[in-house]
Amino acid sequence: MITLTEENYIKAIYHLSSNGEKTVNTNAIASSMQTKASSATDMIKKLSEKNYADYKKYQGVTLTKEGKRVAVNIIRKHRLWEVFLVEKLNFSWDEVHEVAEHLEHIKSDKLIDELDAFLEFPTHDPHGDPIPDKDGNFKHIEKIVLAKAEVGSTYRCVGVDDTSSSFLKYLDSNAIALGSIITIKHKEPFDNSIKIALANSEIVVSQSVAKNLYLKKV
Amino acid sequence: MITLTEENYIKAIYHLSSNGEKTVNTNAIASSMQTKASSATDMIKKLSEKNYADYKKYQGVTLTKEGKRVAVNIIRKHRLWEVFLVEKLNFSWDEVHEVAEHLEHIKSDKLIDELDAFLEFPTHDPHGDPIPDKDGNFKHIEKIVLAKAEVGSTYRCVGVDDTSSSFLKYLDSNAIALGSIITIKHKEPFDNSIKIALANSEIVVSQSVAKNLYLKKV
DNA sequence: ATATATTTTTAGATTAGTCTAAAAATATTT
DNA sequence: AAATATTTTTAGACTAATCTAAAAATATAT
Repeated sequence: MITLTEENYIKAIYHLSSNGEKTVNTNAIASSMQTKASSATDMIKKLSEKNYADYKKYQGVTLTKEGKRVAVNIIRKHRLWEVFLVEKLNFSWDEVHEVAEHLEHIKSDKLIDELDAFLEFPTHDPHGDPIPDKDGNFKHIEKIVLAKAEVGSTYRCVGVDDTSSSFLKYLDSNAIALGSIITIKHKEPFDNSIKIALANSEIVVSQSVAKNLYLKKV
Repeated sequence: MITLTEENYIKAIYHLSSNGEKTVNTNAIASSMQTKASSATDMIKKLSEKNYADYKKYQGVTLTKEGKRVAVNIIRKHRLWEVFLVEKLNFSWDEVHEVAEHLEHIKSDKLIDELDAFLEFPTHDPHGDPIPDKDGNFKHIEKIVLAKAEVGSTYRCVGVDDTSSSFLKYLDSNAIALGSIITIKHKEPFDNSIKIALANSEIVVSQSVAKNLYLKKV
């Protein structure tokens, strides 16, 4: 039987390695799990014994095929629950994550398959991330921060890093919402501010905004 | 913070004491939690320290006001999820319990209030049990076993004890389903069999059937 | 390439929940 | 009312997941 904590470590390792297929190091796992390196080492050993991960001392970790299967299945559940919360229970895009973190661990194939059907087999969650199908297949589209976007390209706004209410209000007052389409007009090297075009306006955002807004190429 | 295990013990104590307000003894809790008396004792002490229960050594346990509030809130969540599973996700009445046992522990007031609204504020779960409102108010209607029903009275079928497929098939083939209305015609002292009237038939059921079918007075 | 800094692992302790075995309290029987 | 049986509690140990502090390995800087 797989424990809740094991599932969360597997998910963390998956997310840390999904930008590139390279091995994940102990400190990265510890900080992602908000725990200490020694605890991470212990769990890595356990995951390795249970064949969810491949691990050699001091050399970092990768997930096995089975580890990846577990991770993708949790992501599928997480994203389906997010769709449910936003579409059926009036949650906003910044409220869903915490609850979905718990719902994703409920173990019932019937539950998740029926939920999938009830939601009419959605392909993307409210943040624009793709939902894996029953067999774990899905396309991973890279999410980038506005600060790293290319001048001339067009993106869809898919999330924020800083979820403080002052930041969310700033976005509101500038008509930036989840799903907004943004074109990068100019990057100012002097202060790293960026001029962007929205549906009905052009605005300049500061570096601190640019570092907290996630985009996906369209 | 209250743990998952504490919640489950509180729920068990609540259910054991809800038939009468008397104190609950250690062995009953242990067997209900499928654990040993010594483990139950440890947890009872902990619940008592945390003011969820009143307890004096060797004298049994009762829940405090706060303990009851916790119990009723879990029951509210459990029953709302059961409605969701049956009405929206095509679960049958005998499949819901296990999944609801997990869903009931998800902690989010918004989640449960929105779920309540989404289901249009149901007053009863799929087994006919009342759903407590946000303030914990609900009427407890006694559930009895067919074997103890009174001749001449009319009941609604609300559940089974034995959930083996052979028993469920027997019920099916005799047109007894969740919600069926049953009138007790005669009790045979010789073999404890019972003659009952259904919507379109009268049948005689054996003692073993009578011990496994739950009814509520209508 | 040697010294220094960083990362990772080990060793030993801690907490929640459980267990077994034995002791203590209560209940039942004769 | 004494003897016996049952229930409950205590004592001490175990596992999973965590921690601190120190040791070992690897990486970086001079």
